[in-house]
Amino acid sequence: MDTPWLDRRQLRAWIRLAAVLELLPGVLDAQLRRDTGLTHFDYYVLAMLSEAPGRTLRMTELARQTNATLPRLSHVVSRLEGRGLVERFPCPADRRATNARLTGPGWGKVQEAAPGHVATVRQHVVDPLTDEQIDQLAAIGDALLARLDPSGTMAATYTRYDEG
Amino acid sequence: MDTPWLDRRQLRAWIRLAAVLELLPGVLDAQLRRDTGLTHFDYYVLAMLSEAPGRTLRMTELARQTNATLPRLSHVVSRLEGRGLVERFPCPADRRATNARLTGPGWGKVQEAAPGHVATVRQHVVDPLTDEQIDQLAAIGDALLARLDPSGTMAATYTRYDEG
DNA sequence: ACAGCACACTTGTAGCTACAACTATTCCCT
DNA sequence: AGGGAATAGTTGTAGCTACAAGTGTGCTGT
Repeated sequence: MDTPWLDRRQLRAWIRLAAVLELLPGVLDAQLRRDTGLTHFDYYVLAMLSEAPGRTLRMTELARQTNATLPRLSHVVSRLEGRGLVERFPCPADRRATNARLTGPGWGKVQEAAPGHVATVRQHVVDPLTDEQIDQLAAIGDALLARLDPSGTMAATYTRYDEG
Repeated sequence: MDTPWLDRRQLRAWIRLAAVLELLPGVLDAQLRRDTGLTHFDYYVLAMLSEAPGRTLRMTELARQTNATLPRLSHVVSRLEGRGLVERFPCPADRRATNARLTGPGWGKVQEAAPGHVATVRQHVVDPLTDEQIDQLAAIGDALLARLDPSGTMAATYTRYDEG
């Protein structure tokens, strides 16, 4: 427990990252909630389902890809189910498991929400950075996730676009 | 509303950032809560006060520096006050305003919490990155905050360590 | 001087997340 | 086989945040 304090450069980087951590989620959430009535996390759940084969995933797998705990996902899916955007049914292969499937209206909702969300991401993340910085950010993210996600839980998601 | 989708490189960077956004706050929060009973945001509030002249700041200024809305800060300070870590008193200069001051026990709490928090930040952010990446991260953060925080609300905080 | 507006908070409430049980299957090992 | 552990998921509850009002104070203009 004998860790040295951060030096000036490290502190500079950390304080900025902390500020981004504090501000960016609110911006993303606010746009989606205002324009579509979805949370950023709701959107991610629907988006992951929309890209899955059969627009269906087991809860555990969905939790992995969205990096949620299972209880959190369960609550969120319950709400989405109540709104008719997702449906749950028992997995035939493993009777412990539950599958979540995107409904027609759910698919429509994703299509409807995507452009505005992408525009927000562009505006606040992509556009302010140079091409070089985009690549630097990807590399930095990689390095951080190696610590944050050592078991590679989200790896299936964030390595999908490696080396085109 | 006619925004193009993200290309592969942009998507790569964004997905990683989104994952960091999802995972890092939880890690920081968990360590502080477990070891000190403070939220990451609680800690930031106390830390900002501890660095202020007289360990005192007006609520509005404190909200600025921690990037919180005033209602959020008000609730948090109420709880911290209930735990004896902070005290509130009316600002003599402007009777609309309220000052928040770090108490003795509050100061002790920050001192106690800081090493573990710094160790966590080191472990999950600073150590995984090269010196070069630290500087890149600072620059990227700068660029993003220009959009996220155009009024420079947090600027007082995150530019404090510019050009040593 | 005083009406109207802006500012600095506080309070109330709804909604989301984390944590801790709890149930129901499946796997493993002897 | 059959008992114990691990896995998959749900539910309940406490705590934090956002949003919307509501209160009191200062400022501005005529």
